[in-house]
Amino acid sequence: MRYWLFKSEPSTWSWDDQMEKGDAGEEWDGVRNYQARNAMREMSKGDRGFFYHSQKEKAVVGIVEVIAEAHPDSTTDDDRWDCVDIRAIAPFKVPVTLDQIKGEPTLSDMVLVRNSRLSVQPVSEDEWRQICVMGGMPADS
DNA sequence: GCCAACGTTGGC
DNA sequence: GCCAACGTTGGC
Repeated sequence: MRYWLFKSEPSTWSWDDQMEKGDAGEEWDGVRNYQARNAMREMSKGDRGFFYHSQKEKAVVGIVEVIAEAHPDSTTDDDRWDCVDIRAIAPFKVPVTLDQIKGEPTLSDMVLVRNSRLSVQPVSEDEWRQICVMGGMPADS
């Protein structure tokens, strides 16, 4: 299993919106960036991801699961763009802020820190476990 | 609201 | 194929 991070502006698509979709989940559509798309093409069903709120909040707020592998993005006819489907698994007990992440030397190589503009990105297993714990969740969430 | 960083586009 | 111009993202 691999780990990922999905970034969204809460005003466009929030964790609450994602939770409302329940187990049926929702397409992670609208991505128009090759690096982010390539990350989604590498995902397997069952992979886990962090749900991150950008802009005002700047925090990891929950855990999602990939429930459908890359397929054409239904919001465009342009066949360059694919997306996966994800469902919410559990909210963090406490959100883990970007400031906290930047304050941890062991997390300084995270893509979130290194390339803040990339909206879909890989997370290493070590990073995953550490941030889960910081969010009040089991390390093997 | 500003601006740095970065990705994309299009002219040459 | 290079690179200048432009647009967008997201942290501050």
